[in-house]
Amino acid sequence: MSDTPEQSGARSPQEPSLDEQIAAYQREFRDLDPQVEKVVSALGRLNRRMNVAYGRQVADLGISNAEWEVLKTLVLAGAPYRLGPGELAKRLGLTPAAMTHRIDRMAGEGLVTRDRDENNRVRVIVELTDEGRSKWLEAMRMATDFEEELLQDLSSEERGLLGEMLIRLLRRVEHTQPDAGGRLTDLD
Amino acid sequence: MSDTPEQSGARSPQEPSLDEQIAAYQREFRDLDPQVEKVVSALGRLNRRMNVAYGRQVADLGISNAEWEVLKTLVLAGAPYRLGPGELAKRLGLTPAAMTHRIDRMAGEGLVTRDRDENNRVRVIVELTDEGRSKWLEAMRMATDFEEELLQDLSSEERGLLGEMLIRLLRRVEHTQPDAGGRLTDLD
DNA sequence: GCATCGAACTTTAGTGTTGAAGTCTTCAGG
DNA sequence: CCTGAAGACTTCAACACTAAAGTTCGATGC
Repeated sequence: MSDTPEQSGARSPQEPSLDEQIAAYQREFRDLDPQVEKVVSALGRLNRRMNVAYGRQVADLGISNAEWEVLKTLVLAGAPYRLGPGELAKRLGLTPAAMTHRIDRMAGEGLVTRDRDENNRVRVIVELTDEGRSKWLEAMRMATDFEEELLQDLSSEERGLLGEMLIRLLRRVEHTQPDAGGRLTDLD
Repeated sequence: MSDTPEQSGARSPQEPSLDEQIAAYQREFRDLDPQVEKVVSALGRLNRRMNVAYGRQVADLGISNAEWEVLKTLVLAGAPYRLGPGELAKRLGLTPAAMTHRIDRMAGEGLVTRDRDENNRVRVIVELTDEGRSKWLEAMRMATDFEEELLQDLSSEERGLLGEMLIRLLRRVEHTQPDAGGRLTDLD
């Protein structure tokens, strides 16, 4: 159980280890299934660390995590990499208002263009620029390298099994939490 | 491959399914390992959905997800459930400035108290109130119910295996991304 | 004991987000 | 045509967070 932060001498009491945290929860909350809690806590922590890692990597390209999400969404839409602000907002889990501002910024930085649809003047078309696409490509290369490194300790069988189990959980959460158009936080 | 969102008729083009998304990435980015991408994307999506679910549940108690994080951190510290703003900020991955404001709010709502340390007037002590503790307990009950439901499709062996694999990933990410006191986003 | 340094917290300015109200375009009737 | 309604985006006000500057108390050196 290594050392408890509070008693481990001079250095600042960091975030407790997973095992410490689960032990603490069990002290405070009797009917806790440690196995369940281990999975859930590890999931949460892993995700946070990964997001921090992604953020650092794309920062080296001069873009924010938020901007990278927009680039990803446009690329996923397929050539010619166009979507309206409303559709982008829906997929990113933002309000249209926030989307307007993000597009402002990104258009200013030359990552996307924003134009009115000639056939329907009320619509706006956001399109990826070549620079935006190449930023996406660089970010994608860094992300996949990182992901490969992250999974290096797992065999191919384990990776398959892990993916399959996660998808089962995903189906379950989508089943019990129908989403209702709720704001989602980030993107994959 | 079912339908591409843009052509799927009247209903709004929702977030693509995991398989659609991975197929789209493969079209745009040749050297992508679908197995790795499946794990990573499922992780990200699962986490988002779970955070939305947690947020909805604690909202029913009249507290925000952010406030729940503070309650959890104080309880984890153990009786008498006291921490300074700086320590709280560190554990929550916030700046001290943000912590000041959160404590303002939560003290106003009666979830915590804020007092100066009598022995060291420059320090502040944030302490959980009885109301704060009972809110935490209710939230904890809802959260563990939800987590149990989430994992219901997995056998005990599978849960153990999943937890073990996630912890291996966590170790790897902590090893390659030493954190450097960086801001982490949420809490488990 | 007085001055200085450092630690712990708060305040300020700037950015990004939400929710609600507002604007502009299109479409359907009358 | 002209009006009304609906849709798509933008603007506005309020809020939460970050980074940096400011404040206050305690400790250290002389």
